Amino acid sequence: MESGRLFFDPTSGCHGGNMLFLGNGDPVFRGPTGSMMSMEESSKRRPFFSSPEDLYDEEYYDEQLPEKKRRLTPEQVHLLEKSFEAENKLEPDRKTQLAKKLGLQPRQVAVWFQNRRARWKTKQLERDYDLLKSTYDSLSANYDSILKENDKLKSEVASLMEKLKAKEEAGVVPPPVQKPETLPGDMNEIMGTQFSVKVEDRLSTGSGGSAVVDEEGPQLVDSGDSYFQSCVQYPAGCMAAVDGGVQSEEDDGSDDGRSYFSVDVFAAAERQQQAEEGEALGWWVWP
DNA sequence: TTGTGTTTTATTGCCTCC
DNA sequence: GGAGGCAATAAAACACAA
Repeated sequence: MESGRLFFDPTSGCHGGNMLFLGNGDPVFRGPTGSMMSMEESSKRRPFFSSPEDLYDEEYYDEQLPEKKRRLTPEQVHLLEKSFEAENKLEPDRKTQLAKKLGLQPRQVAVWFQNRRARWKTKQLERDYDLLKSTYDSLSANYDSILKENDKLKSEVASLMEKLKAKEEAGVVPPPVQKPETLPGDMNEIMGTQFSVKVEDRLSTGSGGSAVVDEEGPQLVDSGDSYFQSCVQYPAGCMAAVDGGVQSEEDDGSDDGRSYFSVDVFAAAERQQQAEEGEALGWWVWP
């Protein structure tokens, strides 16, 4: 097999590949990727810089160096980029016009747009990935802080329950559940300050879906009822309050920069946490 | 200079749409 | 069935460190 010269494909505007001759003398065309095609298949192909008559011109073979893949000039690229910015798809008319303007084959313009779209898509995927990752990181950090806060609250609750139990055993507090105003002074202090502070804290910190008590939910501060009691009596209400609190934040339409995903993520996590908590402490789990 | 990684240009094959 | 788009890929051109 003899090696030949490189060809230009007028149907594609591309060049590259070699004219080869088989042992029996049959000419074949080998594309840049090494794939073979018959002369019939490549009948539409012509040399890059020459007319079809030059195909078998020995002088041509000697004089012409193998055609190299050429990069577009910065001016050509600039114009193509501008055109791509305007519209990333190429209608036949625009392709022809651009090709004329740039001194390129229409097929080259089409290929450039094709590759440009592929590059854009890759970049877009990278951007999407970055966005998702930062959103995930933010959600993850929020979730961690909520867990910590939950642990802290659980230990506070446990501590208070122990105090309450001690008082009951000492006969200071008549069991079972009492209205806050009937509690002894220190219990009023504990319940009235710590819990109201807690509620305010949670409502003001803006810690995502961590607002345990909704404004419309049962609250010690406003109603005078124990939040514990309300939860014991109306556990579903407490849960609704939780959901309401989360929902209200979602509904207000405010974008605090971390609500790319539905806050249901938080709500679900919180419900899970509460279920576990309820089991652990033996209250507010509805039979 | 050379090896290596990245970018750009181009091809191939498959798919969809008209 | 032809045109055009896309994914996968090849290969030349380029960049850059050792």
